[in-house]
Amino acid sequence: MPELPEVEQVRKTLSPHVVGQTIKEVEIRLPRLIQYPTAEEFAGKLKGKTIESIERRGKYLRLNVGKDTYILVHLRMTGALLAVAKTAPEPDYAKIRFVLTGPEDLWFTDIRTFGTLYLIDHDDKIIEGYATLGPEPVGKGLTADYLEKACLKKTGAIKAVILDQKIVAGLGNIYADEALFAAGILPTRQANKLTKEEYEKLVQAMKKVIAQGIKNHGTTFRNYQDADGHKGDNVRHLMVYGRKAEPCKVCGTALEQIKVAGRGSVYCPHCQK
DNA sequence: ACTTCTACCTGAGCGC
DNA sequence: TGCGCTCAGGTAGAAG
Repeated sequence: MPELPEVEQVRKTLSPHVVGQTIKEVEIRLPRLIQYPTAEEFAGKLKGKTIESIERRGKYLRLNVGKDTYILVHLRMTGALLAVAKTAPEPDYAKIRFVLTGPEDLWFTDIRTFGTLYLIDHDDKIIEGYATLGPEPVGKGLTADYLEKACLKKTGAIKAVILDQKIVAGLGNIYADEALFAAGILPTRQANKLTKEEYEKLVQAMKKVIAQGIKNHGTTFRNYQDADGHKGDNVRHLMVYGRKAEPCKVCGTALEQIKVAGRGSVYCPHCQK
């Protein structure tokens, strides 16, 4: 499931294949994935446009195709962007094909078809989820003071807060569980009742697990692959996610799984307080 | 204005 | 072998 490190890895691996390429045609096999404008307009307006650069913000990819014109892509759970040689067989679960001028085409594939694509032209449409993103975890915006203020009125679980993209951009279930373990904080703790020291620890932990995920080319748990079709290495560094009932790598206690904020959450009952 | 729940989907893994 | 069930989870939007 692509979270920030996986999306960043896609950005890095995709860029050399498609930046500078011009879109000759867009073939849309599942129109509902195009959230804005209509599938016809999306394909029509992109014809002849050149992909100038790719940026990432939170879990969104932004493919710039002109001044203030860009394709916004959210991979959700199983979406992928792949650069594939025109001579090679088409990828599994192919949903959208961007026919490029070069020897490869850009494919959007998706097993569960939750992915979303938009074509934004001079702010003609505000994408709420994109416009309201909080600070990047690896960056100056995320500080202990900031997190403490954001939690001031939050009486729900701390895990729900760090999963909220408006508060911090890019964490999903895997990195949220990993950050809470690294900080020694239970996912169920009431968000506004952490100590100053715990906000500090949690901020440092979020930065650490995200940076480590990026360094290891992302975490492949089930389906995630980068633009070259490669899986991420970070799964072997996971301390808790996907390790229910296995021994804690620090203290040996059996890890437990509960539901917090509607998500499966694995934690160490000994290391996390 | 907050929190929690549900819908959206398909494939993997399980018990029978 | 194959059926039916549960689970996986990011986000929008509904419900509480």
